[in-house]
Amino acid sequence: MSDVARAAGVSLMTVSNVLNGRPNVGAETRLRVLEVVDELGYEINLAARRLRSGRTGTVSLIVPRFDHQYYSELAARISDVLAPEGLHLVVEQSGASRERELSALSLARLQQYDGVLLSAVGLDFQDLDRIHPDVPIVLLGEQDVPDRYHRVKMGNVTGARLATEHLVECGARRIAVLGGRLEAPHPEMATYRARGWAQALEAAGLSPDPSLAIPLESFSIAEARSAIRERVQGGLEVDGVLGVTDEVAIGAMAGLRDAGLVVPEDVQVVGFDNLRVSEHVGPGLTSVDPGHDAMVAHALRLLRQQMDNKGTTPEHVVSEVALVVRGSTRRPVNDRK
Amino acid sequence: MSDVARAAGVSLMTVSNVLNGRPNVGAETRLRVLEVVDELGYEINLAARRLRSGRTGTVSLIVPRFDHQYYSELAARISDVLAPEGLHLVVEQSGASRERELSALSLARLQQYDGVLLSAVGLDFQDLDRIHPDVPIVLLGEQDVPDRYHRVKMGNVTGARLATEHLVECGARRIAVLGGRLEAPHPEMATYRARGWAQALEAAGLSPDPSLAIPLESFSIAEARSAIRERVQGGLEVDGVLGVTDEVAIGAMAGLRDAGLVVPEDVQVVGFDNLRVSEHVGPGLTSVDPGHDAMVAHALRLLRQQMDNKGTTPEHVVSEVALVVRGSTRRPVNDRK
DNA sequence: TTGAAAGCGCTAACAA
DNA sequence: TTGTTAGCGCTTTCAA
Repeated sequence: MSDVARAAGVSLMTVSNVLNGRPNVGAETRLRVLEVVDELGYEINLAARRLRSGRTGTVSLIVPRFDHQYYSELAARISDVLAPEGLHLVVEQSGASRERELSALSLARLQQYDGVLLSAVGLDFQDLDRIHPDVPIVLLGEQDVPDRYHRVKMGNVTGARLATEHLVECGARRIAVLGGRLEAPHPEMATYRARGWAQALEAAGLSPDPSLAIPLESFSIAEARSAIRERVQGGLEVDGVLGVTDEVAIGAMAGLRDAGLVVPEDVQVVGFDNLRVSEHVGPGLTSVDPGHDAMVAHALRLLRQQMDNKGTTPEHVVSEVALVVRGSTRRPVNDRK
Repeated sequence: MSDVARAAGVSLMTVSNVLNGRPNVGAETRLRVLEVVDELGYEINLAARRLRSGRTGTVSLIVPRFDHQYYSELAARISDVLAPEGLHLVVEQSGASRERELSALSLARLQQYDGVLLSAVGLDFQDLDRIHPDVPIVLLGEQDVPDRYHRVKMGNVTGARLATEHLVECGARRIAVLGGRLEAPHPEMATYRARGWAQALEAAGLSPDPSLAIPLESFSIAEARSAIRERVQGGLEVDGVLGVTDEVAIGAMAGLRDAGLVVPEDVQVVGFDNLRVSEHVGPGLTSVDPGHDAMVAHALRLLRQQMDNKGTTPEHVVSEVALVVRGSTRRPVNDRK
């Protein structure tokens, strides 16, 4: 920068003012500086700027895994919204293990950004309660969090209830919740969605059969596929499957096919997330749409509030869900006259 | 840091030495410092460290889109390899437009990292030739690049040839290349893969019909689906489809189904990338596996070479591809006696 | 509208 | 083994 200042015959401050688009620079001076910048191929040192000013122009999104589609679609959506505002998004992977998560979340890391969107499944209430980041932060996701955090979550119970009600209406009676978990030390996605499943069954007068709540470890397509195949081949009777995510539901469709069952004739399937691919697999996957765009808008509004003035009261926002009906479920029984 | 030093009764340097795990610190002193660090909740300022030392402990992967599955799987793979080495991966999206790409690639941005893996589709030879980053950088991808860059690419032509040969062996005669492009200003993924398609057809004595090379803009599932549906419904005769990516092939399978055709009985389909989902869609997608792990290993080796000693001669590595046969293609005709 | 001085928090180099 | 000094490249503050 001092090279530029010298070559342009101005002071460091003038160069800085030009590069930051500040108003108090003469038009002629500005041009001369820009010319020299170009000529010398000068690029600003962001580390120095950050050290001095604190600003970085960068927001971070921290997700458990890059290769879970829900997160990569989320990242793309957020990036597309931030880019026009001049903010840059970087995505980090926390690895879903508490250890890697805590390291990714060291305050040192977080402090590098103007704001952080944190979708951390491995951290529980106490972890989050212990840390006091002074970076604007919004939590995305389903775990229980201390009140002082801003947070956006899906309508998990409602969505799972909607999905299960739909299966019941379409004639399913033995409905499994693949990836669902009836009990867990901390409430999480898998328990909330299992709760919605149980609520819908009870409301329909069908008592939830615990053997139909099939827990998963990784929620991967492959795991879901073999899990449902093994249960069905082991004699489990099923005429409906609620996958706790769309990836799980896609695995379920494959596993049911493996077992010689046809979707939706023998077994109906519903997912949760409404991924972009879901429209295009098999007969089309009926899925709970979590209101992606609204969630992103909420999250960024909450983040911006904190970035602009530190004193906002924390909000907990729950997104509105909606069922998207496709070919993996049949028509409601009432419609079939 | 000076607070810590004062509270522990040592100098700044000793604190720095402890935090960096440098050897020249007495065991007792180290313990005392760590205690105070814990007590005060001190966290190092990475911006300052970066400014002073240049090191960041962070590698960046720049991809066109977060939500193209190939890239998210790539990111996860790279992150999983880097994490045990104590390096952190951040992923940035360049947006596939030249403008956003150039901004994501401003040297200022790149300089923030110890190394950069760049998968940039919008930049051409001349863009890359103009910039002279002094950060270690490895290019991933299919575009033509100046010799001075290290680069890892897929065996595009070979892979597409393998895939097309397989379709021919399995009895297909009217084979479309969906997303393929016979001519383009700069060679790119879509042209290389179309070239492999054409080579295989010619070798089999089938001359490539230009109307069977169906270009796409975004290579999205939805676009691929409607493109193939419209062609087929418009009278295009096809008994095999090579999707230039697995996402395109998944779209193709959906579009063929829309048009009333059955895979693989009426039309056989092959993809390229061997995504994790591809095993689980429809009858299972036959696909070209680009050797993901080997590519990652090559790329990180080349990056590390540059990070360790600046004077390595640039390498251009081409990964070995292999065909993974699944249900979307039939058995080779010769096997069917 | 422009410039000079100070310092952000850390680490390299050297000294004790 | 520990400490001192200087300065990374920028921006804030204040003065001209």
